[in-house]
Amino acid sequence: MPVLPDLDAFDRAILSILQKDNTTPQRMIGEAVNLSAPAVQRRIRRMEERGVIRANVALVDPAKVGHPITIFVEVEVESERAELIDAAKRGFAAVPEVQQCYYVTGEADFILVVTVATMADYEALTRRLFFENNNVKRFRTFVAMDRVKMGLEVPVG
Amino acid sequence: MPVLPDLDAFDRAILSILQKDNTTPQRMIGEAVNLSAPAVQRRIRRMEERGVIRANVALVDPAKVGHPITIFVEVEVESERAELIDAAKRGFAAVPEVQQCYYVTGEADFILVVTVATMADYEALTRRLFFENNNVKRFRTFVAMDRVKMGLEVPVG
DNA sequence: CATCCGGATGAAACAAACTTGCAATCAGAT
DNA sequence: ATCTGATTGCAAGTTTGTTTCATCCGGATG
Repeated sequence: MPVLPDLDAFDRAILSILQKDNTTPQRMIGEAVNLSAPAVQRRIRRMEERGVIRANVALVDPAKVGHPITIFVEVEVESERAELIDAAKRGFAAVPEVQQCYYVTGEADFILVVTVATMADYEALTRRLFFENNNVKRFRTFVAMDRVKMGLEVPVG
Repeated sequence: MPVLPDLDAFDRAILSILQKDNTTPQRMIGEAVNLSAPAVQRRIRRMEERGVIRANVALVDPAKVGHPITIFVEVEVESERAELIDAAKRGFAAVPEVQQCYYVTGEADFILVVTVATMADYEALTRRLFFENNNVKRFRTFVAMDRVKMGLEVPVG
């Protein structure tokens, strides 16, 4: 099993750029970090292979595509038996409106981030996901009034 | 003021692809949606100009770059005076470790998503952001044990 | 101290993708 | 029937991404 060497300063500088704009030409990245374009390209490919870079995606404004409402949901379950938790994870993850799902410690068991077109849609979703699920004890809803900051950028400095 | 025409089925199909992988060649997108590459490219550019596409970014695995801990924080403020709320928004948004920040209704006022390297770092962050901020009444912490689903994809179907 | 070896690099050639110009098409309004 | 504006596809031109290859560097070995 090959030990995966840590990212060096070059890799981190490249990541920092790609997290903001992955359409930046390799030549320009190279100028910014003092490497040739091929060197940049090889480092990027390595980080993709290792899973440091999970994906390359376009970020879409939810409001502009008919999903103006973002909602946080704290979910508390009845039983924490492993198989029930796993089933819940799969169930939540499979729903397109659930864009994020975390299994957490604290006063809740899951936290979901949901995007919907209307509150009626959310109401229907709660019915499907929570009321019809025997293992959901209770849930609390937080409706976002302002998406102050919305990203998945990770500090790499 | 030009009314912005709705996205048609072509645009939505393109978005659906780009949200999963924005390195997909336009030629391949064209084949998938039955358009020529230039047509695809013009539609993409238009959606970028209109802000439908907010950004094109690489998604980085937090754990692989030394931020293995993701934390949700519910923040409750003392005063909801507009200027204080705005100040809080700017303050939270400016912190790199805060990757998401929403202003919400319900039993909390803000919900933050934070990524840190260690709990000690989180403790230091709470000191800076909450304890030293007079307008923060209380906050609750939820540490993520499993990042079940982590994305910003929006259903466009 | 010389040699070897693995890994990374840059220059150049090559391939692929993006971008633009242009003529043709279509739908709706006049 | 005609005009207008918007969109399309094709083809040419340009930029970007990718591969090849010789070189360089550092550490281990004899």
